[in-house]
Amino acid sequence: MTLQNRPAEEDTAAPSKHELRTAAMRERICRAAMICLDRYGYAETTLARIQTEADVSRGALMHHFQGRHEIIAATALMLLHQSMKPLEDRLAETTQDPLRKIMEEAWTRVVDTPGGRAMLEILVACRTDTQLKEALREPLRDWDRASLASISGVFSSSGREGDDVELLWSIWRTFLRGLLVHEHFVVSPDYLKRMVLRVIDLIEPHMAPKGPD
Amino acid sequence: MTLQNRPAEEDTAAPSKHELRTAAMRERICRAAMICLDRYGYAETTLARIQTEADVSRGALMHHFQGRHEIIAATALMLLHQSMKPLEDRLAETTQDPLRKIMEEAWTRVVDTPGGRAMLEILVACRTDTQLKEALREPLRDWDRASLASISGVFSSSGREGDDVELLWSIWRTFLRGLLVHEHFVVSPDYLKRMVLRVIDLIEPHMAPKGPD
DNA sequence: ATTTAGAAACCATCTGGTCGGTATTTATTT
DNA sequence: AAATAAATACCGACCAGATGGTTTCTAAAT
Repeated sequence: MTLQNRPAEEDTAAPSKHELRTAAMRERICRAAMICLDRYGYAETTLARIQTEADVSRGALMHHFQGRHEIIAATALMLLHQSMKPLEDRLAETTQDPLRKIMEEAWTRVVDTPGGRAMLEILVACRTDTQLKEALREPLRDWDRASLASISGVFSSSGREGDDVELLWSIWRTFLRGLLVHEHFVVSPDYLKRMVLRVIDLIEPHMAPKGPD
Repeated sequence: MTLQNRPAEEDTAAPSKHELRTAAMRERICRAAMICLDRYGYAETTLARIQTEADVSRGALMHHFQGRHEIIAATALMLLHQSMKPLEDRLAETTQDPLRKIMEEAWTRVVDTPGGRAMLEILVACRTDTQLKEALREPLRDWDRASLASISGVFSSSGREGDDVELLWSIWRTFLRGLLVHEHFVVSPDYLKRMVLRVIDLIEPHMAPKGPD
């Protein structure tokens, strides 16, 4: 199910050549799928295209995955996994970045990227594909929790009670996802930038950096 | 091109039986396409399904449209046209609704509807389908203008200069579109409602109802 | 020696789209 | 007004190509 290990084994066991090849191939295929999703959209992301993009045979594709939907699901998991890094890196830095910068980078480094756009395609597909939706429900929930935990570990609500920071961050992410949809029809890149900055202006005052606990 | 009249004739000319039949059939097909887009998604909205949903023959489909992409484009135009009514109705009411209510209804009566969801599918498809994107660019720009004009006719910026009202309304729409994507993975309907209300809380204070000019 | 990885030919099904034909409405002629 | 001609609307069989998936076979790792 996961991207790496099929049988649950010890972590320390040196990975065999087979395991290394397998992991590399699976990632290669998923990366190709991501590129296709971004470039051609969900409907046109066919096995043939993934094959071409990854430069592998049909046999390799079907050997490592049971079918198209498994490739998509695995790609989603890979993207989810990858998208955690940038945020955590930012938050972990000793010289703490200001919230504005973190928010801007959520757009430029996570959402408005090939991976972010591929994820949009997958999320929209989930709307009408119960199988895919079911496969991603739990991973997405975990990802959501982890990401909100990261944020609320560093920022705290200023003014409102309880989980306002989480709420605001969910809102921010949701807005960015919508921006990805509207992006191409916004009158100009400049106006798009204004939208981003305006929302930051709306949200930022309600989140205060935590002192070192 | 438009949904109604092929040759530009006088409005008062009594529509012939042919014209009536055509208009009815085209709308029937587009409505079926909308339902399919909502229910099955863009990738699975095939001619066969549209055919079944509309309960018409393949011949009828191809007689009124040049192909699948024309049906999608026409459906988008229909949806765009329809989606203007609710907002204008709200704004035109003598007893002016409070902004909160107008905003909430933009979600419940426009975006989170079969038409709104179908529109999401189309907008996302536009991302990777240049033909479709080109066909919708201008109509969408007009729609955008009209919708922003409606809003700024009734509300004005409180505190900021210039077109802040338009900016905020664009942001609101963008957020709602993102909500449509995330909807299925938000932990609970209650939390979703909280997100909506929280954004309203963020935006509303910056828009003041205009007095009667 | 046995399992795993991968190549490539092959296939059933579905896809968008075409085509010839018929019924109905409109235009023209008588 | 009647007859006829010409469009228009619609039907459903048909098709070439693409799609997801299978199978058979070889190479490599264990």
